[in-house]
Order: sequence, then structure tokens, then C-alpha cells
Amino acid sequence: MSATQPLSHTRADEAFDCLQTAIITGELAPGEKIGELELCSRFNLTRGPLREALGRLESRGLLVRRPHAGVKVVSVSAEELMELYRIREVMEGLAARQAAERMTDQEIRDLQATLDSHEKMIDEAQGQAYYQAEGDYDFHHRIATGSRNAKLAQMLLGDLYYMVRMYRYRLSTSAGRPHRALGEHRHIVEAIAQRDGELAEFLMKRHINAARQNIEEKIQEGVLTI
Amino acid sequence: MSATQPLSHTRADEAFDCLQTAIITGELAPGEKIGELELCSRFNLTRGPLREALGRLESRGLLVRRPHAGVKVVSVSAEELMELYRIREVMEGLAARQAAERMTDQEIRDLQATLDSHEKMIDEAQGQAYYQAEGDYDFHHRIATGSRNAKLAQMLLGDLYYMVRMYRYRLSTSAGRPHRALGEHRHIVEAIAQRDGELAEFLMKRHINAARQNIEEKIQEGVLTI
DNA sequence: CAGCTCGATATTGTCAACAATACTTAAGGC
DNA sequence: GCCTTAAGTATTGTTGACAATATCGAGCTG
Repeated sequence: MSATQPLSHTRADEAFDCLQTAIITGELAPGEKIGELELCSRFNLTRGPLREALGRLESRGLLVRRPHAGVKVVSVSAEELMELYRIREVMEGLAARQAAERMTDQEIRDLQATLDSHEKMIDEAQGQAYYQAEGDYDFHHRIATGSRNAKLAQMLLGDLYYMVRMYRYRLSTSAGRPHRALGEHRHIVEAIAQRDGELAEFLMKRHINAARQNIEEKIQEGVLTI
Repeated sequence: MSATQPLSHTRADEAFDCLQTAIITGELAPGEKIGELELCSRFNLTRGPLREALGRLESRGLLVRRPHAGVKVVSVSAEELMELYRIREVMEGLAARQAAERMTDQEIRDLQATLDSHEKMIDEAQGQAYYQAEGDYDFHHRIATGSRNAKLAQMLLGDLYYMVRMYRYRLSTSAGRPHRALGEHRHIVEAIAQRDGELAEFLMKRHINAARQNIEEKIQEGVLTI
């Protein structure tokens, strides 16, 4: 994978990473009320760092805490997932526009290379699940950072993507449309390479909107359940 | 002020509120490196709750922490403020569109009443500063919650608005354009009342873009300094 | 028999002491 | 005289014990 040697130099960071991945993978079920002591024994932590991590996770909306009543993992609904995609649509549209204006030529070449490797993986067939999961994440990650908008990148990478990945695990998706998505990615990169911010924004919004509709249909057909 | 009897039922919440307002008001200067013990004595806290609050504030991007090196308030630049407004533009545009589709008739009436009271305050002249500060916040707050998009409201109310308010204090603004802003607010509410989501989105985006340009001009003229 | 009040228990919130690490100051060598 | 190096100090990170509060169960009353 691209990033994350979780090399957390402090116990609280470690706790944060552990809990976050546990929530995303579903190891901690949504709606589950979980005690601090149990979390401590489960992840070999003490309560101090744990509480600090809980604070961070709460402020990111991955869990809720009622005073003296414990923490529970945030429960997720299909409607909320759709709302998430609506937010992504406008924010990543902005990211694409700013990326078109600000990415370096080298970054754009890297982005194109990324897509080439994705294509290879898809053609070698077995990589479809991978592509949908991490490859897609990689693509959007690069554009978010390429926007040179620190707060925007922080909100996308630090908040929204984790939520989306949480749903991905739950849906055990890979119910994707890799070829179509790859084509859409190519068009977006083309627009960025031509420094056409307006077009990049338009294409990105349409891309995410299509992904949203795809999931929505799958859910209504009962192919995917939450 | 409008809300916030800070009635925090836990010491950590109290710490969080105190620190947040201290950062927003500039009582803690940006870039300032501040020790934990000093913060404790300054706000009558102990280090446990304090550290939990620091974790929350860090994940919200109001301060940065290097391990064993202490915390420092995030430093802010004019460019970052402009980026913030670009994010607001797309997110609040979405909020306005969804509010137009989902607000109850009662909520819309309340929103109109809010604008009436703002107008009265402006006409009574001395309320200009108030309007620009809290009244504007109130208006955008209602639309964010009216969008019925929990994550969107959380991101706007929990992240962006605090950042914007931080800049507001720094700029000692009120360098506003209350009458023009009120008119724009009225048009947005009209579009919402007519359930015209597309128009509401367009008007909101234009409204925020105008506010951004206004600040940008003021900064370039040297009237405002960061 | 249902609803409520009251108490026991377990969990969370808080605190103060201990350990580990980074910054500072001073000394020595080049 | 300046840079490098090493010890001391101060600050952060961590731990375990203490206090406060909510949940759960039992007994009582209507």
C-alpha cells in the first residue's frame, strides 16, 4: 500500500490507529457499547492514552460518548452513506479543480503512472477487488493532496475517506465497476493535465455521483445490505 | 451571545471549550508554543482532562503536537483563509440545496424571522458588528442543520465555522457589508422557501464567494492584516 | 400485578506520582 | 573562536489508585 507504516511514536497514537482500523474493519461492530477496560485489555493499552484516543475518535465522529455511560461505535445507515457521497461530490470536485490549477507536472505524470498500474492490475483480472479498494483510494488521495488546499485534504483524508472505507468493509464490496471507473479516472486526469479546472471538477463530480448511484441501486436490489 | 451556556458536564469538555475559545479569541496566539503545566494553572485544570482536550483540538486542526516537544497553536495565513472560503463555498452550497429540499415549513418561517431580527438590528445601526459576527453565524448555522445531512452539519459547525471565527477575531473585522449580505441572505431564503434547491445552491455559492472576494480585497488594500 | 424508589455494583471521570524523552547549557576539542 | 559533545534539567508521556456517577436489581407501595 502507499502509506502508513503505522510507526506511531506514542501510545496514544497507537491506540488511535488500532481503534480506528478496528472500527473501519468492523472488528468493533457499529452500535456496540464497549467498556474502556475491555478496550485496554484487547489492545494492550492503559486508560490514559486510550481516553485521549477516544477523544480524537469522538471529534471525528467515529464514536459517541455519553458521560459516565461509556462509548459506542457510531451506527451507520445506507442514507448516511448516500449523504457522505454527496459531500464527497462537492469537495472532491473542488479538489479536482484546484489540482488542475496547482499540481506540478511531475505529480501529474505520477498520477498517470498510477492509473497505468491500476489498468495492469485489472487486466490481470485478480486485482479487481484490490483496485476497487486501495487503488481507488490512492487515486483520490493524490488529487486531494494535489489540490494544495491543506484543510480540504485534511477533511477528505482525515474524515471522509475513513468513513467511506468503513462502509466498504461492511458492504464487503468489490461490487464495483472497475473498467468504467478507470475510464472516468483517465478522463479526469486528462482534464487536469490540460489544466482545465472546470472540466476536472465537472468530471469528478459526475464520477462520484455515478459511484453513489451504483451503490444505491445495488442496495435497493438487495445485492448489498447494510 | 446566542448560545452556549458552556454547561460542560465533564472536566475534559470544559477544558476543550476553554481552549477552543482561547484559541479563537487569540488569547492563545498562533504559533505560540505553550506548556501543559501553564495551561493547567491558567484554566484550573489537571493534566488528564487537559490532554484529552488537546487530542480533540489536534484532530480538529486547531493545534499541532510534536511528541515530547509540546503543543503549539496552529499558525494561520491569509492564503489558508481563502482556501477555507473555497471549501465553505461548495459545502454550504450543498447545504443550501439540501435545506431547500428538506427543511420544514416551520424551520423556513424561523429562518425568515431570524433575518427580520437581523434587519432590525442593522437599522438600529449599532448592531452592525453584531450582525456580521453572530447573526451571520446564526443564519449559516440554521441552514447547515436544515440540510438534514448529519455529517455535513458536523463538518461545517464542528470544523469550518470555528476556523472562520478564529480569523474573524484576528481580523477584528466588522469590515462587513451588512446590507448587501442581508439582501443575499434574503434571496437564499426565498429560493429555499420556493423549494428551488438549484437556485439556493447557486445563490449561496455566490454569496460566500462575494464574502471571500471582499476580504481578499481588504487584505490587499492593507485595510485588514493577518 | 405494575410502577416506582432506593441501594449495590460496576464503570467512567479525575488525580497525583513515576518514567522517558527532548531541549539547554557548559565544557572540551579542533 | 566555533563547532561538537555530553550531562543536567524541564517538560511530556504513562501508570495506577481514588472519587463520582449511571445502570441494574430488589424491595416496597399503590
